[in-house]
Amino acid sequence: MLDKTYDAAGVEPKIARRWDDANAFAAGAGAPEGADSYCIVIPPPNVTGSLHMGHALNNTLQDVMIRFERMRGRDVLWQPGMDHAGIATQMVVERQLMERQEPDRHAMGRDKFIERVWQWKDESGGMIFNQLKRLGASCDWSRERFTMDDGLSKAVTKVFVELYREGLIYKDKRLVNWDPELQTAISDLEVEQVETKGHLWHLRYPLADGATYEHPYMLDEEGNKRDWKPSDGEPAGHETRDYLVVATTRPETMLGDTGVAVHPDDPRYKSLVGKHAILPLVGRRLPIVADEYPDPEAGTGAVKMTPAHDFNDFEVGQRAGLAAVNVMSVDGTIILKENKAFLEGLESTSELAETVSTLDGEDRFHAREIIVERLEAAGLLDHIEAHTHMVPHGDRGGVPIEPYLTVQWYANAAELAKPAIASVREGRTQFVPKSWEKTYYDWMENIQPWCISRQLWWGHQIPAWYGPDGTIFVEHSEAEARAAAAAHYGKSVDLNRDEDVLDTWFSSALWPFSTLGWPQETPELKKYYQTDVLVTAFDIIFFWVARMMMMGLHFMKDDKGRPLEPFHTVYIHGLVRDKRGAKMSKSKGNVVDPLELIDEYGADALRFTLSIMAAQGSELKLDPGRVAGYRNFGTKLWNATRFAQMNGVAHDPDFDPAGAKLTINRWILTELSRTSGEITTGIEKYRFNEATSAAYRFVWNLFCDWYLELLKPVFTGEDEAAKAESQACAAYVLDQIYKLLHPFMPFMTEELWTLTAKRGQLICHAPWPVAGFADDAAADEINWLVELVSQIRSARAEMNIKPSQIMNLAVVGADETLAGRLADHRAAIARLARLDAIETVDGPPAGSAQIVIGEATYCLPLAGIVDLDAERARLAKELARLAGETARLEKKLSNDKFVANAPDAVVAEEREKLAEYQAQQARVQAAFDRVSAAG
RNA sequence: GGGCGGUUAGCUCAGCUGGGAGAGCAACUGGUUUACACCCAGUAGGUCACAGGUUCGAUCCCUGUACCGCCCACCA
Repeated sequence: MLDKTYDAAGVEPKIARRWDDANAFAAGAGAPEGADSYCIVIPPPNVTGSLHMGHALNNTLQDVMIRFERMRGRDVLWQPGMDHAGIATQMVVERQLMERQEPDRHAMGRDKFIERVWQWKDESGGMIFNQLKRLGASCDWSRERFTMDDGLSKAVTKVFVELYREGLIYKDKRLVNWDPELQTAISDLEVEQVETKGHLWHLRYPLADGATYEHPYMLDEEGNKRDWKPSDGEPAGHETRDYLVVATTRPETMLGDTGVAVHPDDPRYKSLVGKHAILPLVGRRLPIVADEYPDPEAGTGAVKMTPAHDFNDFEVGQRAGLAAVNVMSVDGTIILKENKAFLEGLESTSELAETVSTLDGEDRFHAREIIVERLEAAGLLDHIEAHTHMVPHGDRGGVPIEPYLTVQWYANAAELAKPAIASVREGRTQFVPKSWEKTYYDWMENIQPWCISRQLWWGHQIPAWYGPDGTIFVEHSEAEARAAAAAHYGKSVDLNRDEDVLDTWFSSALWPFSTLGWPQETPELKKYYQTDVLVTAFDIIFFWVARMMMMGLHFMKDDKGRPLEPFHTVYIHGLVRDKRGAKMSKSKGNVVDPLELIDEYGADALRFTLSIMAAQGSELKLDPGRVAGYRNFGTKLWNATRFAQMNGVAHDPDFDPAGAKLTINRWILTELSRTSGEITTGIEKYRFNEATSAAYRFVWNLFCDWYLELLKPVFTGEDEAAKAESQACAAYVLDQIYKLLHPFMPFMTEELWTLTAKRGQLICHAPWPVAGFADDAAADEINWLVELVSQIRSARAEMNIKPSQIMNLAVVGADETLAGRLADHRAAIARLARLDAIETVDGPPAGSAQIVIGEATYCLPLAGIVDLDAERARLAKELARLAGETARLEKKLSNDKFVANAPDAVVAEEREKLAEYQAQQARVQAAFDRVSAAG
């Protein structure tokens, strides 16, 4: 006999071990020979990561599909693995070194440091896999991959070399997003815009060579001058100025100014184009250039140009031929003293000397203060405006990034994106929900070159070697590079390998084929690529999904040699938020730890909750109370099984649903079939909430609430044949329930499957239920029964009749069919509605509560039990409801336009409804009249 | 600035192809009947954000407004 409640904490590890021992999730386990393949590659968690709610959702949904397809007989592989997470991992190990007061990585040296990271990985990395196992994730754990494995590293090298040779990877000197904290370049995607309260400093740049211009102004209501804009029309007046006012949010970059730009049509500055301004504190002559970029309506219309420290200025500088003067070093400090580009062409003055001596080596933010102070002292600070704007920050380092002029490696993303865009346009890969396709296109169609080099140590070192004269040799190995160099130079030379590593996402982009063995032509690669569905949250569509599309399409081909997408479907699920809708974050302290929920309620309860909440296109607001609710659902199923066992319900291999005779059995088999159809369709269509809800409804509201209750009189009755059939049928239905619930609640269902019979296989390999049983007549009959019992219960409650009060039922207007049904289900009705005698009569007994269902009126004699006023009130309420319904339908049907325009079927349906309501109304009215007469 | 999504019961949300709206939780009333109090039976609760439009008919389609959320973006 089962325990009264299910002990998740005890059962789950036991079941996990059983799966493990049976190697139940190995690729293709349980599948028949030649079965169609089904493959999902896991979004590789960071090696540093631990399971959070997003992982729990993401992997629950994948596991639902994987277990479902495995049971459907597909040859399934859920490919697990981890990402080396370059920056994150390097940071973790560096922090550890610091905490232990060991030498830092620079003191340690590159090789030793990398060795140290591997050591860390072996000792502490990959915690998350055990946590995924606790969640029940049925990955083929024997195939675990790591992006830094030898095999995957070979794939990375091959991809790099080939793309380089095709010209799709190249080196370029341009501005990158530089993280001064981590001292590496990062890609556009790793930049986060953070709203920051700052200032707009308006600076006066004196005009060179004694030039002046007439500056227009407007007057405000109090008669104060303010800046004129072209949209103001006629200016209020002009003043002669020998300086320009420019505005900046970053005064420290002014040291690198090499020009001032104005719009060519701006009337204020037309006369100044071609002249020069003088850069304060430095003394550089700044050409005033015309360019379309400045907006005459914004600020003063004149923009200082710092091509080495601003993306826009860089472009203007290129167009206008302005020099790019870098004034910062890699850590964000100002560098002037040894800075040739800066000093070149400058007149040596005491002002410049002071600038160099006070600012050289200063941190960029401190330099800002010094510069503002000095400008103010010099009378060149026009005014300061409070200004809130978006400041780009590095998403890992957390400090403002610096646009920085360096040489980096780039991938030609625009070219690689073309086929990736076409695949989605032409439907070969589909997003679910479809609305994400627009986001994908918007990004892909405006994609910028992808900066793939990182100035880190932990990662795939770029396979490029430099000869003495700087010639680049991109090869698969150092030996090949040497050979290539020897051929190039005609002798062997010393080579230096590029120090940089690749962006972590470069290797992740290869995940769907590198994990399957590529570049080797493994059987797994052949069988499982193209994979089926990729499951992820929207936040990594750009980082990962788009790049997998690019790389997959570039390197993988189908049998006919056509590019083959890494997956045919991308399912995008929502983010998990706290119950109030806020993003979970450590700093807010609202993080719900999935492992704590698993400890408290079990993995099945958590999975069921996440699945039932996973409606397409919506975010999940997780209230731990819901998890408790679905834990209760598990207990309910557990107890239903317990009840069944008490009543001799046992698996009968010979039970054939088609041969079932009892109406209740044929009814529950009909409902079961309908439900298994709903669950199947729900999972197929990625409507996990619908699949899960259908299971919940069937198990609790049909199977437990009605079927088991209806079986109680059968089990206690005398009809042995009926009993035997029902025992076998109930066992059969329970078996199907376990299977249907298995993708959502794998642990409990495996346990129940094992406990309830000797089985030839694990439930995770058992065949998925097929819908196919339908008996509408049985369904009608039990639906009538349910309606009758519910109505009697409702009437009794409204009349305040105690449950312990057993009543009689007299049925007026019963035809032969109804009389037969009443006889057949007498015991069940009596039990569920707390009745004793049930008889058909010609007229209603005096003083009854009367319930009208269909043709018949069901009377509960009330004499001496309750007052008739309550019954009158009850019937009056019912009459009012019916009157409302009939009035609505009459109005609708008397509308000629409705009758003329609506489809015939709809009109007929509405007529039928009206007739039914009218008949019902008449019967209830008669009942009401009788009570009134009696009272 | 551009884009996407949301607004339905006290709360969290479903509602797919237009034909007078559902669930879970919470609330309230009652309860020990062959499992289950992590339970059972019952009750109440809605101007489907607002304003127009299309339609015989709109929670659903269209337009606009308000509020909320998110993503992207170079405003100095």
